[in-house]
Amino acid sequence: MGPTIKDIAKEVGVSHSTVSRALNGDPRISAATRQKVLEAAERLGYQPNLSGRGLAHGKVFSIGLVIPDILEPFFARVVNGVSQVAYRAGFNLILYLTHADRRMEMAALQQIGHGRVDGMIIMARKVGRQSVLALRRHKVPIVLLIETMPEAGFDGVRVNNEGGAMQAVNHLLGLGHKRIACITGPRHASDARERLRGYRQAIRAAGVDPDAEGLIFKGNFTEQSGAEAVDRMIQLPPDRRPTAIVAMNDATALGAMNRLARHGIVVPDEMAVVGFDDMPFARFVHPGLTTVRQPIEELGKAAADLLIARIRGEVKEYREVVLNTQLIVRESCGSGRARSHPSEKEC
Amino acid sequence: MGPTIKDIAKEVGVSHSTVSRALNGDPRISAATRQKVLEAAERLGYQPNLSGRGLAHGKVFSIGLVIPDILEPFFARVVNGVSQVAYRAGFNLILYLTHADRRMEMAALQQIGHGRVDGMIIMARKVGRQSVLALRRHKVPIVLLIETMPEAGFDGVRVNNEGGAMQAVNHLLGLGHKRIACITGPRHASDARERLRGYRQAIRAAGVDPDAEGLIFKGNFTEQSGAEAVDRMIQLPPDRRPTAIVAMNDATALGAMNRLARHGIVVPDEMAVVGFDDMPFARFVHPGLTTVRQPIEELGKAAADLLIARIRGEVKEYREVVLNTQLIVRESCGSGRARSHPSEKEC
DNA sequence: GTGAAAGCGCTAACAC
DNA sequence: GTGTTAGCGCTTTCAC
Repeated sequence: MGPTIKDIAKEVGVSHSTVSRALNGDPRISAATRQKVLEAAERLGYQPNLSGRGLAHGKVFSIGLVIPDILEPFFARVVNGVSQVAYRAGFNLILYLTHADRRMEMAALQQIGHGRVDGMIIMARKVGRQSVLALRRHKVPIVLLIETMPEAGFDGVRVNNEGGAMQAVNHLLGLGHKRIACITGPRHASDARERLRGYRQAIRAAGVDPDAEGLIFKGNFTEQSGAEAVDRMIQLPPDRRPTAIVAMNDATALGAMNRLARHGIVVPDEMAVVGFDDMPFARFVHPGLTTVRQPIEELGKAAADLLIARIRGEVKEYREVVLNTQLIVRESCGSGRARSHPSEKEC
Repeated sequence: MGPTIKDIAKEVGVSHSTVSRALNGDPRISAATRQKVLEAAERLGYQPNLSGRGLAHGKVFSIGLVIPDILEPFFARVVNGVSQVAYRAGFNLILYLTHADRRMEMAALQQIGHGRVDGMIIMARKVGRQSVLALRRHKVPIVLLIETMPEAGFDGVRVNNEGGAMQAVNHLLGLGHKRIACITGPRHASDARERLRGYRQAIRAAGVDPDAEGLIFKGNFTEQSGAEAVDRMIQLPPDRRPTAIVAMNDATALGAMNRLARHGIVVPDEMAVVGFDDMPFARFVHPGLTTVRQPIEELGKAAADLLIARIRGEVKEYREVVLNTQLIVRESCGSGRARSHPSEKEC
């Protein structure tokens, strides 16, 4: 182990508590003493031992982040966001990759009780209710990301999926579309449900009943399901056929676009398509996919900000942060206007 | 804070050191006492505090991992490998993302001195020699990944780049190619240099002097540089033109393939191409790119294994681990044989 | 303004 | 086999 405050104390000729105070900026310490202590610390290459500090005042200056899989770009970007905020605030980031394995998840959550982290950000597709609820007895702050549990009183950060879907629909309405179809996501996914709700709401606001008009097509977030939905659409008589599709994620949109191309239907001229997520490929497909972008890094940052505020006691009451999406307009839904810039613009 | 060994001691009616011993499996403790202690611990929901433990015996059961960027799939896969080994061995993983920023790098390395980690795996393109060397005064084990520093006596894990290039060349030789060109990587990258060395060696072993024959084309790991190299190749008189290309990474190979296509040169019939890295896109381009795969997750695992062995004192002397690559044969270099399976096979 | 002393949770050397 | 005690590095009362 490196030099300790006692070494500095010996060096300077004061007590170790004086050294501690000097290093922590206690105003009672004289400028002269502080100066000498800081110099000695520098000279000896002193670095505070965090186990000691942690033991003394119960903080370890680490936050934990639980995610299923780091290979998934979505999660990687969350990590990026969290880490930036954490470092800046002087916290270390401890990463727990669960691979969606329940046992790994449990083990990660256990770490809270070990005093290894001052707080935890949890992003798990379906975190076991029991296991999370059990965490509350430690008073360690917890922030749930994406899949929140407001009923249980956990702090949460999530995306305004409803609003995102409405952005997509409203954009299409603005382009003059009347029959706007939707390809849904799986019912068990809460974000898919929220997006569907937003879609319904925006369509109804335009005076159309999407269910009565048969505009809702089942999907499950896969390319395959997008393609199949298109197959069903084109069997409809022309006057009942939609002129635009809102897919609940980009994979579905991609599947739909490819299948449309195979049927010789030109996007966007004969059919507009909007996705959701703004996956990397959305920029590269042809035509570029208009889609609803989730502010992924910002989610991570917001979660870290909230968690650290809780740790510091700056936030006392329950809080939920909802971030808005952003519609990224590319070529896949056409436009009445001339296209000023080559590819994309934000709304 | 949760219950401590003192609470258990009170509950059971023994001293706290007896509790500690019982929990740690000290053989001197009677079965009856141990039983009672374990029960009480369970009942109270006891979890050892790691700051306390860390302070007492100098281990914190955490390892640090320094990487430039988590969004890069290469690094994400390393994280994945490291984390698996770490968790299994009971170590937490503390992640430091430097974004190739020297100050972040320094800050991360500082953590060693804070006693926050028992060891550190460092993967930085060009880690400042000074800063790393300064780390040696702490006796904390360090493993360098990819860019090793054997001269400085640091443990390291790296890839057999030389051997990988030889695999590529030998495969082409086996297919009957005589004039096998190479598109190099940037000179400052050690892996690029190693691959070039392997290429030269394998070609020479076949009785050809690649330099005299003008088979070496400058590149810099970018698509652009691959395309430009192809431009230079096709200006050569037919008898001096290569029949196969070994690109020092997949991006270069991709650039070369695209440019060949534009010139109407058919891969693999008129020109064979081999890449290096096995990036995700290598499977999806047409024709599928034969390439040299780096065992990325295994690199992470090997580094973690080595580090933990060091921490445990199981390894005393300097050690360097070199992992072999694997040639992934797809369609881009043709084959005399009929293709049995649709896409790929391993050598 | 500074020192002495206690204590955070745990391990381990030393008694008995 | 178990209790007592000291100590890991640090913060923080309480004295003066």
